[in-house]
Amino acid sequence: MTVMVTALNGLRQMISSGELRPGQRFPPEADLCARLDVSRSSLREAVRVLDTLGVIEVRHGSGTYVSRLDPADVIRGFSLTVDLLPLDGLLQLFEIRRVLEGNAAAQAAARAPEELIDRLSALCDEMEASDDVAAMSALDDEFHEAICVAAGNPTVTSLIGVFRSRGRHYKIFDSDPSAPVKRTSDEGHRAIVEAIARRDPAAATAAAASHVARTEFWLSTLQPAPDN
Amino acid sequence: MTVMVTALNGLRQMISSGELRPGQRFPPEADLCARLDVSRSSLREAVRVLDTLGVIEVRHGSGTYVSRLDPADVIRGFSLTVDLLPLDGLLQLFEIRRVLEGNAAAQAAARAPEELIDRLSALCDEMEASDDVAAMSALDDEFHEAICVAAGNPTVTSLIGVFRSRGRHYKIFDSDPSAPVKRTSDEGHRAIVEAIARRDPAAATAAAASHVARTEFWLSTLQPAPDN
DNA sequence: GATATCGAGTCATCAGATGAGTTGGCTGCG
DNA sequence: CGCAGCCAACTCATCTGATGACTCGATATC
Repeated sequence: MTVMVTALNGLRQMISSGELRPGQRFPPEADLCARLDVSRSSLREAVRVLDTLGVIEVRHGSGTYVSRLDPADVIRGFSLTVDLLPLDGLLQLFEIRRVLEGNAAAQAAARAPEELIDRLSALCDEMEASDDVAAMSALDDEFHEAICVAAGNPTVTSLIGVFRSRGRHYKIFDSDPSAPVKRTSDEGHRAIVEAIARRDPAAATAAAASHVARTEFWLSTLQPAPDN
Repeated sequence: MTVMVTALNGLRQMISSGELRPGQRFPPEADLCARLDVSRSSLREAVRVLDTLGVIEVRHGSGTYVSRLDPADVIRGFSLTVDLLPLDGLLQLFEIRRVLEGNAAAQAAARAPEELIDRLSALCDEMEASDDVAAMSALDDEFHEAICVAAGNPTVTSLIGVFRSRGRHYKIFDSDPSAPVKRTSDEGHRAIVEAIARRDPAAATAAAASHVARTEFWLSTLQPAPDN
């Protein structure tokens, strides 16, 4: 086991053991080095890992703190790696999205306030009227995000967000806005809204899952590499 | 933006841009430092982050390589942070488990070979006969893992595994093996197996989701801190 | 009492040195 | 020629020391 892993586990245990609660400050680097018996370089590497992942928070000039450990925040850190998955691996994530977004749509159907339904409907109008790829993509995000938020579990919203964001790097809408892809996508969104408006969770689940499945299919027909 | 983040993004872009494909080797540290215009310390911090997360692989004496970028592997890295979530945050993850394990059970009901059903049934027998907490926990893991594997999506299996592992640190079975918790758990497992054996996906989903929900409830009544 | 300044404490970053593992080629023997 | 063993170059691992930058509370000043 490398020295850095020793340091990493040491830091993690200080949190998991309850020695340091969310928001509390770690001892200074020098003290930690002595305690864990590692050099500053190794300690800092471990600290960076946990900092990058959102588990701890390093404040320059002030100290190192345990983060709030909010699940939604921690999960957001996953995108650091998920964003690097190649297309073929990405497709395996779609089963998760299908199930999770289906569930979120059902919750939204049960809980969404009337204002949200109006908002979703308005977003559909905008998407249908739009022919700018970037704008449509942004609206699409907002649409799905709103449904997740209405579902009421920020952690689930965060996880779906991570998986959705990876897909954004691929452009499934080609330049022709009249393409069947866009039309089908618009219809999918409309079906989800209608199910939610009818307060029909089962229908909302089916509509959302089906929508994700179609996206999955389009992506699977796309072999060109991503851009960034 | 810190220098380390510069390095991190530089490395990530080398992968996401397709410059380096899975399995390929990065230039030596010195070259990377020059290219990204960062010091060796900062570069190494960035490398460690990606290495710890399973995106790249550092082989002492040989070089640094892009990993296979298998989604299941990458997702396994999530446990590094998920294992640190406090109990209250952990409960938010149960909605995900409920939905995902319900789906996996449905898939298993549709696809599981006869041998697996026998195996699940045997595991139930063992669990019911066992009164050792540690052994029961291991059997429980094996039971749920087997269902996920049968469902056929390693990525989903990996994700469920990450979320399940976090729960393992809490002991919901108290020392009394005749406690209602154990009996209810045993019945839950049996119900899942029976639904899978009947090739009834909907029933399997309900049984699995209900089983997870019960675990969630038990955990929610448990406020004492974890041990490790 | 409000504000400006200062200094101790802390992290950020770099450079250099030494140690350790891997790999491929070279050598010499059979 | 084939192979085993050795060796040197290359690469990462880790530590140390130095300097810079930021934060924040204490102190001095008005």
